[in-house]
Amino acid sequence: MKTKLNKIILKAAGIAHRTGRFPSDNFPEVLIEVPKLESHGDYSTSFAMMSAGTQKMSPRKIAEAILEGIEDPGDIISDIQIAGPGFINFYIKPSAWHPILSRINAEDLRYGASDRGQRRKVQVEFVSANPTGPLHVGHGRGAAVGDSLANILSFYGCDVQREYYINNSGRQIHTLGRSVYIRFLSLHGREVVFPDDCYQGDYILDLARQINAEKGDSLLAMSEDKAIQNCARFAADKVLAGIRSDLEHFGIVFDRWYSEQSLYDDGKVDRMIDDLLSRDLVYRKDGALWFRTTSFGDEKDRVVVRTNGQTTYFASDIAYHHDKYLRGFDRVIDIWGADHHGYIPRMNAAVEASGRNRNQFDVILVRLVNLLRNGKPVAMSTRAGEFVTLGDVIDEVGRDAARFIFLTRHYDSTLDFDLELAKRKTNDNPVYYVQYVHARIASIIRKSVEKEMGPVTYDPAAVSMLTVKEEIGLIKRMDHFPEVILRSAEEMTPHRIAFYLIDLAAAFHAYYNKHRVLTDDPILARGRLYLVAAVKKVIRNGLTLLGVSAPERM
RNA sequence: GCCCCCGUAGCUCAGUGGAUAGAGCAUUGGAUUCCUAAUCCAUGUGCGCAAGUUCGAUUCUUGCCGGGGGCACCA
Repeated sequence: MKTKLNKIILKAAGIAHRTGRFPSDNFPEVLIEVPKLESHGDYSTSFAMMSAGTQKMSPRKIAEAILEGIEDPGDIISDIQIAGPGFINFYIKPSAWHPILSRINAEDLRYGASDRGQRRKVQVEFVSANPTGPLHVGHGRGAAVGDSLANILSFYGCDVQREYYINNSGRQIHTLGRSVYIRFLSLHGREVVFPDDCYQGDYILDLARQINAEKGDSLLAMSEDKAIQNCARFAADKVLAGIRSDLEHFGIVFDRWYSEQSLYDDGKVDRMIDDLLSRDLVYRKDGALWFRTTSFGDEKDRVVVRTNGQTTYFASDIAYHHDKYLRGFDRVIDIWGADHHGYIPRMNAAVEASGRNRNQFDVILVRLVNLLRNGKPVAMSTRAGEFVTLGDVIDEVGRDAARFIFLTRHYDSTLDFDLELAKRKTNDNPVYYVQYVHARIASIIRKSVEKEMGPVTYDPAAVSMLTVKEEIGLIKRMDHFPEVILRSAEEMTPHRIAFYLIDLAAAFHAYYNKHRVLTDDPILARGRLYLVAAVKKVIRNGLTLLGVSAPERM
């Protein structure tokens, strides 16, 4: 609808210019919005006010000139008014809304999709938690955001890949091995003081028991170094398997699990360092090798190879991101916890150094999650090994509720996740509110089948009977859906969809309570059935993008 | 000290360079002989503070105040 108005306005402005009413043909972008007040029409534009500068005319005069040039071949406009400082308000005829319904019902699963992404290859990398312990709620938020964003971009027309980067090299993994090994030793009666810098959680003890059961004796016979190495590999594999299963539980499947270690094994890190050396992007100082990140805007240079000869995490990360582009992605999106924000400048530097453009790399920083129960913080300390895992949360509140809660907030603000609130099946928990729309309509459709009212198909006579304001309101909202998707994809804001769905759900529930769909008038009933069938599809499409199910019954 | 984010209703959060800033919860009172009451209808106080840019600022800029996070040859 907006597109149609857009054309009409531009054409009118063109006419005004040709007939000499406008001195300039330099027109601003036509911004059309839905006014907050119904009395301001269905759509409104500030075009006249924005043109005031270039036309050197008063906004109202401009608006009048536009009005004279308005042509409405589709016969969609019932009234146009100039209001306030120069707003042009459009009132749309009810009949103009009706074709949208057949479009929604026809496009069905694809309604809202577009080809704006131009099949661009985009990679979304998310979660990527170190395999040193189970996932917690914070990872869950990143998982929900990343997965949903991937869905949205794909719907937008991008060619999207989901990837999990496994930090399976380096000190933390060694610490994991050491932690398990020490617990293992204590199983064999060797009293060892458990160091503070080791992982304290109960799962470490479980891992020790498992490795003991599988290869206890051989492990005892090994040198400490070798044993720790064995423990590390064993534990990391197990922990990763757990992570994978938690994520699958959450409905998330990665296209690829990329191993950090493989970067070393394949020589990609070494090659990258050689390359940087040859381009004089790294230099030696104090026995270490430094990357000139300051040349790309970072506040200080960063170490890639330490004095002891070991590479830093940053080194493999440069190689990793370089590799992403080599694999053909022309855009890379990383989703990180907000505590990594200081890392962005150096990663930007790395991306630029590998010859890529700034706009080919985005980092989404997902803020902290506070886990609460009845408004009180749930005590959590990774150190002490006391924490509620993502798996626990999903088991307790359910996958749909958990996902929806993560996505009804902008990722840029901290999130209070209350376990008790999340379990409630009331309006405290909008996920059920939205899903209920889907179930209710499914039920209506079942009923219509029982009553043998015939299939839900397009019937111009029936659809033309949809004239009450709640019906037009629903269509109007659904007409808006594709635009919500565009914005959500372009701004990388999944939460827009969640809020859109809540709004559409509210409009539906209100309609449902006020008007009966399956009325005694068979024609009207058919029209309303066609309307709610469209609502059902839009709700489903939206929920699917969020990774939330759309149930037929509740 | 420096950097990033946040500050909107009693609470949890949306939103916007424009015409009277929204939703849920909480409060109070209502709605079902009929399509699922996990529903609906009614009920009011608010953009942290101060300057600047603008025809117009809650939105953009700067400063201040308050909250969170970050400033490793850790990952």
